Amino acid sequence: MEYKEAKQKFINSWGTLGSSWGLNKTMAQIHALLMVSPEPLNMEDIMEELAISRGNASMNLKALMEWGIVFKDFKKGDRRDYFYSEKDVWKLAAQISKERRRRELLPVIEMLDEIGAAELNDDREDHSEFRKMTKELHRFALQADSILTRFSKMESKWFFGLVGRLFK
Amino acid sequence: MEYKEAKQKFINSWGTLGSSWGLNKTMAQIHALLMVSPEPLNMEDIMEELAISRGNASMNLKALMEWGIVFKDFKKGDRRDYFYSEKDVWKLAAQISKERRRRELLPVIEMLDEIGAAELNDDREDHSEFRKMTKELHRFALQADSILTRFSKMESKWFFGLVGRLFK
DNA sequence: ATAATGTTTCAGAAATAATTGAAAGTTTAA
DNA sequence: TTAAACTTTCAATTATTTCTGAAACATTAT
Repeated sequence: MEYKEAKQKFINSWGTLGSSWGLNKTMAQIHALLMVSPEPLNMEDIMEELAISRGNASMNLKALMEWGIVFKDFKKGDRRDYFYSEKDVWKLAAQISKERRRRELLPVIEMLDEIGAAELNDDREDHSEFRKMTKELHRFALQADSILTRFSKMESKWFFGLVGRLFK
Repeated sequence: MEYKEAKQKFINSWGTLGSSWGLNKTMAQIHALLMVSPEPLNMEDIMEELAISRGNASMNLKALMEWGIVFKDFKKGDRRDYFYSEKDVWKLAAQISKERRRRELLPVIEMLDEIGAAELNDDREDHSEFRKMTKELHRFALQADSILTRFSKMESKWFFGLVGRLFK
């Protein structure tokens, strides 16, 4: 397998996989490209390499920056923005957890809070089942929240080292 | 907030959230409905409660069973299938991890294996950067795989009890 | 100030994904 | 065996998401 082929494969697979991680295809492809690029790239480079439009590139770079996993920088004597990715895999994972917690977990917790505040007549079987399930989910969500929060704040190598050892 | 209102809210939110978890909206709604239902439901019940078509209900129930989080059962004197959900939140989480590992993580590992087998000329800066990143991702993916595998096999309450204590 | 260069926005087009509904397929009881 | 009850499939439709490209906007060097 040639370098170009391998790189293409990597970018495509990462793009496909991205959807499981809350990113869209282009977003994940840009990210893949930046991860394996030794130098920051400008928007022109990215558009060309991935054969995408300016608008698409711009929107997705913005989104990646909002996720906190891509940053921009400048080169002296060059007006263009140069983009680069977080390359520390553990930091990447921590940052992604942090964002997903905010976007996905917090809304569930909020919803379960509201539902928990509702007053139901627990004599009815369906009411008490509902109450029971939503309470358990609430507890679970809070537990997950606590773990994710600590993970995203922590020195991530330590975390995985520790968990790794526990599970050996 | 009334029971019906709360239930509706729960089902809708779960449906919206489902997309972050690899399920589609209807799949997640059916799952939500079954989770809070004290008795197993037949397809007719589900179609009516969620106002969806027979085909949709059938396809998504099938998918939920493939995920291993919904099961079917029979009642004597009734030819219809009755569906019910896994209600132990920890088991649910373990089962979902297991499936996502299979569907999402294993393909990445396979891809990185293939790429790792490629012979590149490491003198070129871009080649060595590529090699370095993909190697790190590979290590990371294997580590995650190991953790998920153990988690999905294990007595999940123990796992979260442990991790919970670690993070206190 | 202005021309060159760079970036963002957004309405419409294209691509994907989800849903319906009717037909085909199964199973069961009598 | 057959007809009633139930389930699944799948082509066509509908809905949702993503992408393009051109126009608007912004910045910098001269």
